[in-house]
Amino acid sequence: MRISALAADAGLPVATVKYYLREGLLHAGTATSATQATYDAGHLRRLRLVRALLGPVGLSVQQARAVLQLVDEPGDDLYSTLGRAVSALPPAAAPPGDESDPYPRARAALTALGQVYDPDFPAVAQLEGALAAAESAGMPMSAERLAHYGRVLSDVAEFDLDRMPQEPRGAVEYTVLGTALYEPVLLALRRLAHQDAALRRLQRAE
Amino acid sequence: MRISALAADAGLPVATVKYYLREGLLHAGTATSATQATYDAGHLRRLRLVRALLGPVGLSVQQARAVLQLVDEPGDDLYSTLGRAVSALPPAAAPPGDESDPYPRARAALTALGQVYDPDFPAVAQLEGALAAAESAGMPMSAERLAHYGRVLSDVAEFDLDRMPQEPRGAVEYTVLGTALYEPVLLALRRLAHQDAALRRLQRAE
DNA sequence: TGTGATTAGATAGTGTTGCTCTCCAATATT
DNA sequence: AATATTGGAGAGCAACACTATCTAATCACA
Repeated sequence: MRISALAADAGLPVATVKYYLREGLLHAGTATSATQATYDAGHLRRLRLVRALLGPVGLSVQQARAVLQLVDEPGDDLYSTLGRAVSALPPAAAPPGDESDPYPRARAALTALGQVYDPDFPAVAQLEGALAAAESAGMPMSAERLAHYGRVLSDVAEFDLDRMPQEPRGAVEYTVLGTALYEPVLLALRRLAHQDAALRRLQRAE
Repeated sequence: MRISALAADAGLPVATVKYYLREGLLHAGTATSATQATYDAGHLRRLRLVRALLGPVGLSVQQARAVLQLVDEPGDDLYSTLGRAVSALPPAAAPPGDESDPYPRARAALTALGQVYDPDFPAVAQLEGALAAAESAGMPMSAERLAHYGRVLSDVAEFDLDRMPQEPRGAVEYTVLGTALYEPVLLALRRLAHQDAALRRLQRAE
């Protein structure tokens, strides 16, 4: 399969596929000569993944590259690999600032939830940023709401972990891609659940 | 309060505040002469909201303008106002395509969840896009996972609706800003819940 | 064996976005 | 009177995700 066929199968211009090659989102084909290379089904699959990450998931090329690199070569430490992958996903977190307590809102929230608080984990910074944004916009998260959300999402996490593959490689792919790909689903479902619940209440009131 | 004081309080360059004025994200101050206007605490609050939407929430200027306009002047129909607000929030949904069944994955999912399926509601298109992306990336959502997520998010929706203000204006603001501001929190909590659950399992195994 | 199409690889160009800078005359402030 | 600030408008800028162009090598077919 040559590059034009690959591009056609993926529904992309050849120039774009070349761009992804240059940017390291797609591994090179096997060269058959100085000006020819062939691509296989793996390249097509990867291309679809790249499009999903750049499109619906909303990653930038940089972020997508970071995520894909981790999936391709997870480190020895599964735990920190997952951490690094999460930090590559938006929303970008603000840098810590070197106070003694860089993430007070996140620390308070996690402590209240009875979860570990590890300031090195990137999602902590994301949580802090999100809580600070809500607060400065005049809609702070109440402790009650935080507790409820936390409980519900622990439930989701247990469900997901029950279905995580055993071998490290598969586990990384499952967690990283699952986070990237399923989060948009989660948000859409939240919005639809609101819509559905609102509709039900409206009908009940009639 | 003049523009330089406003900008200083918000921690922004004056040029940026002017830019937001031009873009319609911030309403003009009350003019006191041809070259002077004064701003009040409302402008500062709005500025903080704008920064939250453009930063952590990740909206573009266009999207933020759309959201803010709806909060400022909600239509008569609360229901459709909320719909329009949601469609202004990312992820952007693909246009329907004029087949008979434009959102097959979303329809199947919602039917299975026992929720209303209204193809005119923008979050349906978002759900379809997210499901299609997961599928084409090689990690389709199983019916089981969909059912579980759906159940959990209905729970969130009930919680949120129980706390929705009565009057229409407040309800719009609560729902629109709540969606924009709380979704990043939700995602961060999901990631942290995964981390926490993984850690617990690791410890249990030792 | 020629002849036109295709390719890898490199470089440059494009349109959009979110600011940022500069300039101006009019007004404030000191 | 001298200096600073403002509103308003326009241009400039860096980053981003492509997209287009070019070149020499190679291929595929007649």
